Amino acid sequence: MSEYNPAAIEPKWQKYWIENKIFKTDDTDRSRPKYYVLDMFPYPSSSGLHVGHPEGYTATDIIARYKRKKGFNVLHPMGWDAFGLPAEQYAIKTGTHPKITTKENIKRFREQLQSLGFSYDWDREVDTTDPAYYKWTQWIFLQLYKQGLAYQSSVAVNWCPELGTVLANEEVIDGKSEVGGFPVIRKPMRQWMLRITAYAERLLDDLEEVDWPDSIKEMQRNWIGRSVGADIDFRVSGHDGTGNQGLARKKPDHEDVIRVFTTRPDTLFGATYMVLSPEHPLVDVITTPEQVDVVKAYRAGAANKSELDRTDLNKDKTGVFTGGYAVNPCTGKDIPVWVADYVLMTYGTGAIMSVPGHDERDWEFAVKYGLPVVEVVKGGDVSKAAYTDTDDGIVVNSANDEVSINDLPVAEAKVKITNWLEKKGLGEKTVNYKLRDWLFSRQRYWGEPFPVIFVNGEPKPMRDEDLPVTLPEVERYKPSGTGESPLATIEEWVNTTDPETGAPARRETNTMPQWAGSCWYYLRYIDPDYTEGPVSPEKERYWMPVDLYVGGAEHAVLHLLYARFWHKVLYDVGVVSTKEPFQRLVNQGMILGELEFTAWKDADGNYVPANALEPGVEYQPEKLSEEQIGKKGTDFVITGTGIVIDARSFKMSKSRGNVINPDIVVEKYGADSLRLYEMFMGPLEQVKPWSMKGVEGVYRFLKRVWRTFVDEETGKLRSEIADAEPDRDQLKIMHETIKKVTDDIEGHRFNTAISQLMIFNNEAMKWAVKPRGLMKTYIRLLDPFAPHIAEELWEMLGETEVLAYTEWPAYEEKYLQSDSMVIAVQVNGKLRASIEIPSDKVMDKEFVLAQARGNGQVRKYLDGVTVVKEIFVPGRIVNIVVRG
RNA sequence: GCCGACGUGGUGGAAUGGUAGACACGACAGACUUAAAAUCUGUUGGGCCUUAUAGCCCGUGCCGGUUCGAGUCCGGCCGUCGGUACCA
Repeated sequence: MSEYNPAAIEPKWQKYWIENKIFKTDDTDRSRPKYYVLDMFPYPSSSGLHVGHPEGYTATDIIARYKRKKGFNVLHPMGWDAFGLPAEQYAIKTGTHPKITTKENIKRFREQLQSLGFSYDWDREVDTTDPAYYKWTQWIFLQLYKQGLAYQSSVAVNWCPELGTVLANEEVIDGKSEVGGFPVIRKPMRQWMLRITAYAERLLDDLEEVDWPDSIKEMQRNWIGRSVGADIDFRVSGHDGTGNQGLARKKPDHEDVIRVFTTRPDTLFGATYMVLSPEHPLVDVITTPEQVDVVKAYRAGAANKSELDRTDLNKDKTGVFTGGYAVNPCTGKDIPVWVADYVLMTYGTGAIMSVPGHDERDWEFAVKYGLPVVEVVKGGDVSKAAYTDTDDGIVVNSANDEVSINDLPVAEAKVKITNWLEKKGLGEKTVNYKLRDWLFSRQRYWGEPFPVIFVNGEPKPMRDEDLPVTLPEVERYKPSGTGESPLATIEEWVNTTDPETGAPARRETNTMPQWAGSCWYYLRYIDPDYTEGPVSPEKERYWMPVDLYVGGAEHAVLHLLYARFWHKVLYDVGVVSTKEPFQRLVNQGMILGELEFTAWKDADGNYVPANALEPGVEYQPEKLSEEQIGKKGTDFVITGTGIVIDARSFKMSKSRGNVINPDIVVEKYGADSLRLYEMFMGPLEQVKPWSMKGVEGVYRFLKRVWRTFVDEETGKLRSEIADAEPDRDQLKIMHETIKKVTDDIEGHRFNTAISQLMIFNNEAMKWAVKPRGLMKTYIRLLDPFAPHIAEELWEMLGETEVLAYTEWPAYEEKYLQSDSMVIAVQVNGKLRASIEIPSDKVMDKEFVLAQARGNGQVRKYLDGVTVVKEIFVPGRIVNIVVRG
């Protein structure tokens, strides 16, 4: 071999690593520190790996290879999140069992990942669809059940007739299904729910303990949505209010009392009407006979609204008067009770007190329906808009015989009025969360069956020894049409007996959502063959928590919140020893398609500048090539015309045709080039556009590295590589490179680490004598990034031990020094000269300043002026401040 | 609307408050070649001036501030992207 030929060396080393189990984790060694570096495992889709996958996977692989060299016992596994809708939809279309499709897809994914040279311990592969795996998913569900955290509920869920299934909120986008874009309506069904709300406070508090990006923590906080306020009871007018004393506190749906939640108890005196959600049980009690028809019609309308309609109607609030009144506990006045669907039954108590003076929604509604607006916080003009400032506002018009909160700032007023309410038994301080319980069942075939049977219609959890409950073989995968899963149609599976008593029983036909398997897979990697539980306690204690978790930001909220929830439950039942599963989290940025240039044409075929497009008008896009465009100011234009065009990158998608297949890249440039390019593109966390030219750039770099070591004429190691003593300059750049690459890997700045590897090679290419020791050090630095070429060159250097476990080089400070340093000289902050100072003098302020003043360029600026001040930054810069 | 991230050459991007543009792509010029590819060498933010590869001015979305010194810190705008949305 003479030229750099990745197609030859990459398969060779991949085979070697796998056959010799080079990256198998030693699970008997407890003497070394551990490092658990985890990727978000992929859903093995039929379309194969996407260039987005290897981005995070390369980053973690670099870390894993680096940590091994640093002496850590590294756990770096991979597996498959293989339940999911696409396999089931394919089965419906073709009749192919999802198991078969899944198996094929996994095989393809595994081959693709192995062709990229990732250093996974393949003996720890997990597959969420494997009964040996989902046995423990079911077991964990039973723990939740036993903790009272799983319950059934009939809830109005997102029913999608086209998909024949119920969707979670997160699968509905703008009132349409995320998959396929079909309409979604609301339909009540029996569902399993998980009481994640019981863990809301801990999920919020423990974010303090993890090393995650602030933005992700903030997103989780917003999702949990903690708000502090008060529950307040309003007596229904015309009722005697017996329920208003003490008893009502425990019975919020007492028929005499409307309980509301508010974050603004300070505005209670300004509550001029109330609103119940259409689903609120008290609507029937309160509605007067005259209003029954109109209320009934309104509720029916609200119930039939799809999510899309609800979104559309956001701008225009609607509601009807019930005819009933309630009593404002502060003013003692009767206020009307309305029904409106801008109040949600699923948040707070499903009822609100309306303070139109100080809440925008209430203001809008009050103006529309002619309800009174009262000012109780001074600072705005409530006849024009609601005044919602809580920092500067001062409470007014808020006193009765017993209490006054007038003249207090909002925060103090809240405390005082809440205390008064508590004393009177009319209300209390409360905390509410936006977070809802987790809808945990799907009407699908391809998911984990619930380990639950129904005996005489009552749910009964199965015993541990009866797990797993496996999926039956079926003939057809079509939804039953009733909304139940296809499992409901398989009589011989559904009808069973209670293994404990032999009594006839029916199986649960719902299956678990895809999130289930991914909630705990990181534990199974630790001990994939353990049969006594999800993971053995000893190994769990050694390996947990995950030290570094890398994946896409699209999982910032849901997957990470669900997994944290399960982990805390497992912590409570003693299965795991850490409160949080993922100590450090990094989100890789999305990789976009190549930059595209688009010009726009109107109906007549004339170009319209991109900055003059009018909304609502249809334009024809025209894709332009790079030769057709120029730059004018900050805009891109069609060459010679001044017509502004759009220049941007788009998310890769099949429909746009800008998807890059990693196989093609590997075939043409090799896995090392793909890995290197994905890291060289820019910071890991950032969104970045793909560029094939960029791939060629790193490919050329690897070719140059090859030629630094290999004589292409002979195919042998270059004769310049010799057992010679390195000179001072060589040592300097070597140690600079060690320092930079080490620091940058630790800081996940892979792009600048690679840039330093390039700088070293550019230098080393010029050396007439290349000291063998330095060249070997360089290979060890290159190895985490481009392991195949590194391994090959390592072998050519005569080494027999595999590179993976060689020691990471250390730099020495003394080699970083040079004889002299260049110091910048500024006058009044402007650079005027650069002077060279011997290294042993750079700390000598007087010497350096004297040199600076004496410099010919500098002197010009010192003539005839007064030196006011001299700034001296050792080794960096001097700044002479002058006046005159 | 709210929350978050980000605005630096033709492009991707570098830059502990201390010489803006490292490294790479592209482009241009040259070498090698019958030619092309590959490879190598040089130039490459804009402008002024010059024999000069000496020097000068401008320049990190816009406006202002702090500082001897700001891409970096602070305040206010504008724009792009992501998340979220009647959450009381």
